[in-house]
Amino acid sequence: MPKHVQLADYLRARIDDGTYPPRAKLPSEATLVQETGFARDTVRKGIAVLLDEGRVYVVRGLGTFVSPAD
Amino acid sequence: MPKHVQLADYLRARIDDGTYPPRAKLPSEATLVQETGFARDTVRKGIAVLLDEGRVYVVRGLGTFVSPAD
DNA sequence: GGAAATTTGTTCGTATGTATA
DNA sequence: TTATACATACGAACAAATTTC
Repeated sequence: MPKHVQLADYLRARIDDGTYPPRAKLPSEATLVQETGFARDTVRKGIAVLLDEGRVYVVRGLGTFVSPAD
Repeated sequence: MPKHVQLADYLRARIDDGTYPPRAKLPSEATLVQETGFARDTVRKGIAVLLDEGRVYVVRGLGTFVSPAD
């Protein structure tokens, strides 16, 4: 399975299990790059999956957050 | 060779030749951006190289300085 | 006390090139 | 050809620390 899908699955699971509750800030791209060892490109693709699903929203200069409705 | 490595090499050479003696302040990121034409991102990566080498230290709000031991 | 300017720190947005499967 | 993945590079917004007026 592609790395970005793996990351998306992992983050989705963390949202579902409450590690990242609604409106919580996800780790930054830089942090995820460091923690996963993936390239930023790959990390962003993973986040993009959750973005497409409406599970998270992104604020430039601030970070990525779990959607409130969640 | 990557630009940030080029910049790191250049600054290291200026430290070594005494242009920037120990404890001297290096040009600010903004100045280096202007002088080199590189993006801030690239300038910061160049400085990060010297930081990793312990050749400089950075004080937020003040600037980047040549390490005293140098 | 406060406001502004300077400077570094952090974060996301975008684009290009390269390599591999 | 396409998808995946990484590295480099530039841009933009936001944040925090420091100094100066």
